[in-house]
Amino acid sequence: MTTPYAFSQSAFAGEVQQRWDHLQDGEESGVVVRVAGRVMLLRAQGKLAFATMRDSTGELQLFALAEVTESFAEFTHLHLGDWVGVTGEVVRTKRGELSVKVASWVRLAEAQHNFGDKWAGIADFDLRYRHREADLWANEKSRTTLARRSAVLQAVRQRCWADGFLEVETPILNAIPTGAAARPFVTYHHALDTEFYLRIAPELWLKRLVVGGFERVFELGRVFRNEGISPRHNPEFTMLELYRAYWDYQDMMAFTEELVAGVALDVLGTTEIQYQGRDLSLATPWPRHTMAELASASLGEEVSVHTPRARLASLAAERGVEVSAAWGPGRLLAELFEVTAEADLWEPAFVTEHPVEVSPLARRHRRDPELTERFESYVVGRELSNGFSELNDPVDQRRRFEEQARLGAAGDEEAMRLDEDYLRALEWGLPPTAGLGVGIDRLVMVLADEANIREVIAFPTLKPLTEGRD
RNA sequence: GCGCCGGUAGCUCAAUUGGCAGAGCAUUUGACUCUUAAUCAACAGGUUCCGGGUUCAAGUCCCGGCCGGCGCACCA
Repeated sequence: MTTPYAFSQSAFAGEVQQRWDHLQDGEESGVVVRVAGRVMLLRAQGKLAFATMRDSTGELQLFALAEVTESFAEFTHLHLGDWVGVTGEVVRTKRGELSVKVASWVRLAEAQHNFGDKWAGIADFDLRYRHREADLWANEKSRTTLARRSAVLQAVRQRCWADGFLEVETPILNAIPTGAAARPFVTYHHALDTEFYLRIAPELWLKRLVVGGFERVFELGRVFRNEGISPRHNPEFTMLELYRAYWDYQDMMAFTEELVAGVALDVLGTTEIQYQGRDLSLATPWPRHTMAELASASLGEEVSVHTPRARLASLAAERGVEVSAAWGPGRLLAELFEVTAEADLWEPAFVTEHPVEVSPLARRHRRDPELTERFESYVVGRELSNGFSELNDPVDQRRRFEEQARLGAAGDEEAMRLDEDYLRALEWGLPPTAGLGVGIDRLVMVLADEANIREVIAFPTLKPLTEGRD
């Protein structure tokens, strides 16, 4: 059976509901509309039939009568999930439901599968993630969450554009995976006979654009990290990276909290929300604490990057950290922070002044060369963003890369890779610049009240099925 | 990668100590002129995730595998 190639729709369900809200029970509007959508429910009753149709704006009842509706018998045999286009007058039934009284209709597409259960929806995670289309059809929460993701992306872009940032795109296929510490995915280009890596961060490319004179740039894009999957990690995820010449990390912290709180206002109309049943305020300003302060407070003992390495190592070991001989005091301090204080940062907060040892791209702190001018924001116990005054000294940058190379040689698979082209770019002159990275998926999780990152990704990474299930 | 839990009809879920594999919805058929989770009646629907094993008998117990959820590890 051939179905139509198009349907000229004159109104959406939501519009009809609003515009004819005033109709009294049993009243007819005299206005004919053409609406289209998916049949969600069907109640056939002899010579009458009622269907609930849904389009992207809402639901609307279709009211069919044997003496009025063309092909009435076929109408009563529509399947749940079928797409229909309907022409008819807007009326309100005697029992008070605003409806389109079906004069003519056409099936636009047939649903050959259905999930049947009208109130339980689809619960099986495997089915929901592998066939998100069925999940979206069946589950309203999935629709609102993914729509909210779109709203967040729009709000982030608009705020960046409004501040004069240029949206740019940088390579995903990279000869050298760098800009972060992570295992990359490897792929291969035939014509060039070269292995490429999917990017783990766009950071170095973006700073090269700043070197070129784009003083404000951002990229909103996918990055790929070949790491474990968890409720908070998907192998590909979306990151906002943003660079602003002439700013330092303090300026960027202020920008970050305003961005996140502003997006919450744009999307939800408030900064006062609930996450997983707990109150959460995103209102600015967010408190700032140095990493050493937080670790010291949790440990009940003053520690810093200047504490003797042996002391830091024993404190870490006491707390279950498997200390590597290659770690210096900076890495140990960062590990101590992670195992003690990190999970308690429910309300938004900035952690600042990370050790140089764990921050190979950040500029040294103006008051302590063992620290950097870096910050991370934490919300609901999770890292949400990361930023710093960018290291713009090519000599120091080379030293930092070389230190990373030593770690790599010692077996650290995630040590950052040296990029000669980037060092050369720094030699052209990077102005004082602050950078920011925001995990967009995690931001959406907070604003959509979702506990699992897969819920905020339309098609999360799953292991393919080899046989058996569809 | 490790541990715990789960996988039964298209969907959501039952199935006592091992004892004939079931319900609701969906599908199909019939009744019904104001339903809205419509109602009523009937028919049909199964590789109980896959492969072994124990047993007179396995959805249930044991071993291996697949997929998923959660926790841990990993994730600067």
